[in-house]
Amino acid sequence: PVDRETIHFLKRAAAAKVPLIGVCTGSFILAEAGLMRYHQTCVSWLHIKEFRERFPDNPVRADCIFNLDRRRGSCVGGTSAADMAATLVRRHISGRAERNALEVLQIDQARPAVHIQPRRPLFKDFSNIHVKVALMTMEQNLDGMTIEDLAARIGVSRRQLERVFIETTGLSPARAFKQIRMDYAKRMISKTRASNIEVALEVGLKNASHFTRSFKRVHGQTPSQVRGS
DNA sequence: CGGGAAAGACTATCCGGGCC
DNA sequence: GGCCCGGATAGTCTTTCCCG
Repeated sequence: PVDRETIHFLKRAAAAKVPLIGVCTGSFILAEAGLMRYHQTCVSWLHIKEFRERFPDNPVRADCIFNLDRRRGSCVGGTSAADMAATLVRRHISGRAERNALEVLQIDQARPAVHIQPRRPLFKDFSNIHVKVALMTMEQNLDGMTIEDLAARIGVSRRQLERVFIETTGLSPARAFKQIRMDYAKRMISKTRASNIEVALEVGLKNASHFTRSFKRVHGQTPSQVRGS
C-alpha cells in the first residue's frame, strides 16, 4: 500500500510535467497513483501477473529490460536501472557523459531497452519452495552453473534437489535448466541478429557447434531454420 | 576465398538411478 | 541424505557446406 502523501506528491509532479521513473516496485507505485494508465510499464516477468491483476487497464510488458514512454520510464530493477539511466544520460546530456557514468559504475556497455529480459517463466508456479528458488536461480544464471552449485545455494544436497525437482516438475534440474537456456536462446535467435556463437555464450555454451546441436535437440530445428521461419 | 553454420568423432565431466 | 557407477551431455577438433 502506498500512502496518500506519496500519491499526492506524484500526481502533482505529473501535473507539472515532471518526468517520472519507476524502478521495479517504483513502477507499481506510479501505477497505484494512476500515472501509468496511458503509458506502457515495463516490469519483471516475476511481477507481470500481479501487475495485470492489480492494474488490468494498464498496458504492461515484460519482454524488455526497461521502457521509456514519453514522460514515464520504468525498468525491471537490478542492473536494468543503470541501463535505463545510461540511455537517459545519453539522450539528454551526451554520449561522453554516458561513457563517464558507465566507467564510474564499472560497466563496459549499457544494454539497450530492447535487450531481452531473461526472466520469462518457463514453468507454472510450483508450490515447492526449493523448486521455485531453483528455477529463479537458473533463470538468473543462464550463462551457466552446475546443479551442485545450485543445490548448495539453496541449501540442500544435489541429490535431494534432483528428487524434489523430478517429483514436482517431472523434469530433472539439468533438463529444466537446459530447457530454460534453449528457450532463451530461441527468443534471442528470433528477436535479434546475434550470431550463433554470441547466443551460445549468452546461454553458457562455449562453442557454436555444441550450441547448434543442443538447440536442435530441444526445438527440433537449427537456429538458422528458426530465424528463417 | 573467408566466415559462419552444421555435423561427426572422440574425450572429459556431470547427472541421475539404484542402493544403503 | 549420501555414495557409487553407468549413461548422458558438454567441450574440442575437424570437416563439409553454403553464401557473399
